[in-house]
Amino acid sequence: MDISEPRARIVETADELYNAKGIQAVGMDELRAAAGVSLKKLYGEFPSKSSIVMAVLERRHDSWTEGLDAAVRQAETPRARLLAIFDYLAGWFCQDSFRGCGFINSFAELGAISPDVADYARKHKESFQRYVGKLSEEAGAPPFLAPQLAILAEGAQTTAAIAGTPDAAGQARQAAEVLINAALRSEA
Amino acid sequence: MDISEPRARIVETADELYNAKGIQAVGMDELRAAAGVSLKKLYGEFPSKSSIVMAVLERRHDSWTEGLDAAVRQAETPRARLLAIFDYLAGWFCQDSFRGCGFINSFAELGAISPDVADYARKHKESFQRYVGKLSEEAGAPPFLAPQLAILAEGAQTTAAIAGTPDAAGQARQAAEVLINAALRSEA
DNA sequence: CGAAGTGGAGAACGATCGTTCTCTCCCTGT
DNA sequence: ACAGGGAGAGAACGATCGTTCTCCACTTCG
Repeated sequence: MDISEPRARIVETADELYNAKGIQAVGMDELRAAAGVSLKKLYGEFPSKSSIVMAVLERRHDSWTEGLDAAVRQAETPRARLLAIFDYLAGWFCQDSFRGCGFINSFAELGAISPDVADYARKHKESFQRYVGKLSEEAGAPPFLAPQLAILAEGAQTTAAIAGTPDAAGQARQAAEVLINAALRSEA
Repeated sequence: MDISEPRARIVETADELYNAKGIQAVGMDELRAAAGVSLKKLYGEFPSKSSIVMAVLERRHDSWTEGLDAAVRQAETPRARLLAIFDYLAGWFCQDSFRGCGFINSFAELGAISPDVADYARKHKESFQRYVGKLSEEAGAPPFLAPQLAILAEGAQTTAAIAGTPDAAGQARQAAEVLINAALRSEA
């Protein structure tokens, strides 16, 4: 992703603006000015605003997936890898730009009127659940653990966003430890 | 709340429309038509759209709080009262009109550009956390349990909304049982 | 019966949105 | 040096938004 390329710069700028102010609150002209391109170039790269929204969602999915996987890979045991999910959340919540999960937000804003956005949000969350499922399986946990941890992660995101504090990450992590211990014990 | 009163009918209609399509996607004229009222009466009852939004948030808070408390009161033991939260969620998720927590949605849509909406969403979530805290205390659980259960409830709401299935309620309930058991054991 | 006022229907207004068009400037090739 | 074309700036367009205004029908009271 070369930021000097107009297309990538547009998507990155749109991602930041949409995250900071909401998708519907950012007009094409504001995006044009922030990305430093002409309207003609904007509409040369993307046929419509909704196509930019979809490109932003793809970028968010890739960036989230890569960031999470990088954090998880640093942990050495299967159990630590499950908990690393919540350490990743903690780091994310502490960023000034954190304003909640972009997929939850875009689903809330556009899911009811844009099937594309709703589908992509659903796919993203399913992908996360599969990822947790894989980690959970590698830890030898029964299949009910993964949805529980995924729900914890979702709840931590919305709680941290609305409360404006990163506390929920640590609380979710502690809950995850309890759930993991119980699941592994039930398996043994 | 007398539905024959125009003011109450406006707020109820706005609640339904905003829930179904998002706040920004519903114009004043659509609301006027759905509520069966004239534009003059609409602006006689409310000075602006944002005041209607705040009235809808208050209505949602009251209705959520009352519904939850009614479900909780039916349970007889402190432990069952904590779990009743998730039974209430299950019933909610199964409604056709369920499209996620209205406060999470309105925060995602308007929180960044409307401090009033953001504040109200925060207050609502704080109120829920205090409520869980009170139930948790009555069950004799240590103070760390309440935030964990609140996070589970939040995560169940967003998961059920995006996935479009009510499964998350049962999964969160099972997780809650584990967390409650562990918390009560640690207290003993 | 007539005048005054209330309320509904919907036109109108200004702002803003997404999108397209126009105009101009500058770079390039010969 | 000059013709041609691509790109940038931003005006323009149609739609829609929140909000206000106009007009008319109907009621009500002297």
